[in-house]
Amino acid sequence: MLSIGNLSKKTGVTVRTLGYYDQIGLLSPASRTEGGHRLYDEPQIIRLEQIVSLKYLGFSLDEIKLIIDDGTESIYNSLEKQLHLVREQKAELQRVEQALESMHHSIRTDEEMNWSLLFQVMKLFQQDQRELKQRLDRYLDDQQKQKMLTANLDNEQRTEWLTLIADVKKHVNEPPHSALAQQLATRWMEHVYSMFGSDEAFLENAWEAVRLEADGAMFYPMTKEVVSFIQKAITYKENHQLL
Amino acid sequence: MLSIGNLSKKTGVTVRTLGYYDQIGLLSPASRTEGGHRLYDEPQIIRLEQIVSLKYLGFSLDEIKLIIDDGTESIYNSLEKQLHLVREQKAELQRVEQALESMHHSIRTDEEMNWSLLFQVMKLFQQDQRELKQRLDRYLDDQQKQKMLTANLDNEQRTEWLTLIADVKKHVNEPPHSALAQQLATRWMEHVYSMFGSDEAFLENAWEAVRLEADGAMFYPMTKEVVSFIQKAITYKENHQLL
DNA sequence: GGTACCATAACGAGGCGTCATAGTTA
DNA sequence: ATAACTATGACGCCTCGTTATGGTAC
Repeated sequence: MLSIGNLSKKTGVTVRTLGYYDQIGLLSPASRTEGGHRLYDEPQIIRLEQIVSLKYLGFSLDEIKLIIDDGTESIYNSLEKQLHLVREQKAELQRVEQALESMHHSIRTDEEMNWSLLFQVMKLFQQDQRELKQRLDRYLDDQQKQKMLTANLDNEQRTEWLTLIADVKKHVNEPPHSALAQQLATRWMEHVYSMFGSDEAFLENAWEAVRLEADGAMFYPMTKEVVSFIQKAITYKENHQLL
Repeated sequence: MLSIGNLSKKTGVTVRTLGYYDQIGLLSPASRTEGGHRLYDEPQIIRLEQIVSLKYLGFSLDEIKLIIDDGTESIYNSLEKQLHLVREQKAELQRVEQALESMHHSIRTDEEMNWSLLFQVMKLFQQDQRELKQRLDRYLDDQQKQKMLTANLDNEQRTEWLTLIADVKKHVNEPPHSALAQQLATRWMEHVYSMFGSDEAFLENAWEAVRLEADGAMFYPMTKEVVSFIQKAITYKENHQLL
């Protein structure tokens, strides 16, 4: 029989929290002393461990109450739902991270911050996840979408990529055949290969998506100027090489 | 000059929220009508876009107030801090996802749920991030830690890995030289190579860490029984092959 | 003068932290 | 009886959603 303070020490859960759990009927003591002090026993310890574990997995206290009292089936379904949720959160965080990196980078390279564009990006991302995926559906199959969304760059690579985009932005008015434009196109293609390999079908579809959606804000910080510049430069390069 | 309702439509920010922002002094209207209705103008729109963008990046309204009114330097530092934070959150979510998968998996394969162990895992993870990293520091250098923490498996691979661990658990009492134990050891090594490649130095250090820390809960769902079993089986396999 | 807008105020939610006051335990 | 613990209660946090009431714009 543990007092509330001892249970707290044993588990790391604060006394206040234990009191709260009793209050909302999530974890009641096994009994009370004459004076009204709470007393906990082994079964309560186990239940508390379950509670804290499920909380760590992201469930709310209400959900936890239902899950624990409903038994195994309920847990199974809940875990699946929660897994989906967590994966979405991860994807969201991934986008946030990229946005942060873009901002960070554009400040460092002395560009003006394009708040308005960033604003559109997050509106697009936040408002309807399904709409976004549907749009990508027009261009890519499931596997390709996965590949595109999980492009896993390390910091250095990502920085280089952002630098490249920034560099392109500075020179969008160069003619496509200029040496500078051709250099940028080369760097671009190298990066794309190093990010996605040489899966031609994928690259074609992905570029199609980028070309047609870049005027929105889906592929921030690529703007349509950037895309169109690269498109022209690469086209020129290919024709040139063929001769 | 936009009324609050029109600003709301234009930006997607609710009227209630705009009212709240005015109330806390984050975004005040340019002026008011005689009747007291709020009127917004271009500068307010820009500021609103900044606010919403920064909110998307994870800043609190208080922080946003400071950041916007403080200018570029402040933004730069804040972005860096926020980036660190987001990365930690990502790592945390990664662990949560793995824990969820383990639970999900162990229910499906009819194991009993080891709540107590999961409980220890999350206590370890939650209470002090630095302590965890410090512990890993004993075994791995920075690059190796990174590699270990970001082991990027797809779903299928991860499921197989969990299945393997579950299988090992079922047979921890087999003698290391048995055919079954040897099979498991082979599967184990194959998985390890497919996860981390054949960087011998890394593998050695990582295995050292796993061996010495598995009795804690750091590498859940690997338990010390699992690790010790695999250790013996692999040792036997290697000696055997040398003959 | 009707109808869509708007202002202001108040409650609520989640999961406790943080006092404050008074009673209990060893 | 003293020190350490405990019970209960209430406010606060953060960012709004959600009524409710009554005044404004066109």
